[in-house]
Amino acid sequence: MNHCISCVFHNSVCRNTSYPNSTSTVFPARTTIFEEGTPLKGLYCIKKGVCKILKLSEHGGEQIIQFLGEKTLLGIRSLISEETTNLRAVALTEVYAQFIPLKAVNHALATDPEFCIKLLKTFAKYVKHADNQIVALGQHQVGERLAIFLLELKSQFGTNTDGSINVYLKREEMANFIGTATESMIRTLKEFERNEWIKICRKAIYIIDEEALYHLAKGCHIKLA
Amino acid sequence: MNHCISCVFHNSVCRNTSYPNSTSTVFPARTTIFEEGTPLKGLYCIKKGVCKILKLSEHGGEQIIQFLGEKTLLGIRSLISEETTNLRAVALTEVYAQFIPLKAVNHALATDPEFCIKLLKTFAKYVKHADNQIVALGQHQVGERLAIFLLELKSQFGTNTDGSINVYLKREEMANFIGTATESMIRTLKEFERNEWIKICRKAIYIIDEEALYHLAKGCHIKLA
DNA sequence: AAAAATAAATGATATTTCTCATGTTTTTTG
DNA sequence: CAAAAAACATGAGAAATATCATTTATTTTT
Repeated sequence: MNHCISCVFHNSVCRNTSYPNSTSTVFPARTTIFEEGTPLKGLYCIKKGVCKILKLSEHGGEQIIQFLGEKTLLGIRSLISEETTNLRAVALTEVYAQFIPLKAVNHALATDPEFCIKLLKTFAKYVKHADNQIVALGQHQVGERLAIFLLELKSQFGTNTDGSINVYLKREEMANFIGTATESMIRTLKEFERNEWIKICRKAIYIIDEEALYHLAKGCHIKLA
Repeated sequence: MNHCISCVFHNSVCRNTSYPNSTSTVFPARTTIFEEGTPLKGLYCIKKGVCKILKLSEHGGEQIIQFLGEKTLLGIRSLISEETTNLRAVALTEVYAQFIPLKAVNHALATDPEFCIKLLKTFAKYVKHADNQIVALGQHQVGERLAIFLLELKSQFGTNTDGSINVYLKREEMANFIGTATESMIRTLKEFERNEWIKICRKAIYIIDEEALYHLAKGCHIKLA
């Protein structure tokens, strides 16, 4: 039997159940983990890898809601609501996940207040993030949103030994997160590079002037040259 | 002692605590309930009235995150995260609220799994809503966002006997919710009226052609004349 | 290593949305 | 009720962003 070693809810979930159907799964890079409208039989705890959570719009565009790395849960919103998924999950890298069956989740919910509170805190944290994203999309322009995004990305995934952000996303994916066209995203990114706020080298992005990005992210009317 | 009669969490919270400091409060219309960055000592359960939850951007604009009516909780996100508020709450009408002290909330959290699960479901529902709002702001243009908004407003607050939406918002507030300028909001609203999708009469808004709004909300390339 | 496919970049133009100025209507106040 | 204030409305022009066409660079495949 596989244990949920790296899971953030390790103590809560794993302590109280025997996990009869818990399985370890691997999703190859660029494959879909679940579609919108899928009834889930449990949730995934990501052990390794990165995936994107997105919604397709009828115009063909995709809005990325979140990038998820290790020690995060996938599918918990749908399970709690007892609904099918409302978002699509796609692996960006090879993703190693632990599947935790609904039964185990429900058992933990019903018997372990500590687990419930942890889940509540996880939700509350995400709600704050989502609210900030709404403010960014509703009030700030592309440059400001990109600045916030780059800082968040660094904070979420950290940096490699050379200082580059430890995740690779396509320009299109970055654009789909900050809610703009790929071309606009590229132009703004280049502008940041010209300003020497960031450095781009192949797939790597380096944040050079964090201060400047913070300043722009705060909406302080920095005029991009 | 005041009881939390209309509170959605009546059974959970009220059953298990004696509410030593529970108080009934009234906020006059257009007054602030709490500012961003306020440490809360409990949460409010709205009994009657409508308020807006918003964030001020550094440019001076305000992004409205939610409109809350009766039987909703105010401040729960901050309490769960054990943080100060990250949003401002303002009463739009006279608001009657029950204040539930932190102690009572924590007691319910620690002892009543049913309460926890109800809260989790509340959060999950909001997360879905917030994700949809992110998609709307990131992928759809003003007309589509307004269509979605009007339908949601009707669904949330219902209609009066004459069929008008049972809440009055200023054009500016609608604009601040859908993330656009007041003037753009007004023009789009007028366009809807010209199309005979809605009717506006003084403060009242009537949805006449729900189908058309749904169609536009779905992003089906309806060209506004 | 060459070919093919994918991703990134760039320029020109179209479209959307914002901003500012101003006018009108509605509501509130004295 | 009249005056003042607030909300609503509209036009013209500016700015931001999207779109489309095309080119260049990078990665993958054969």
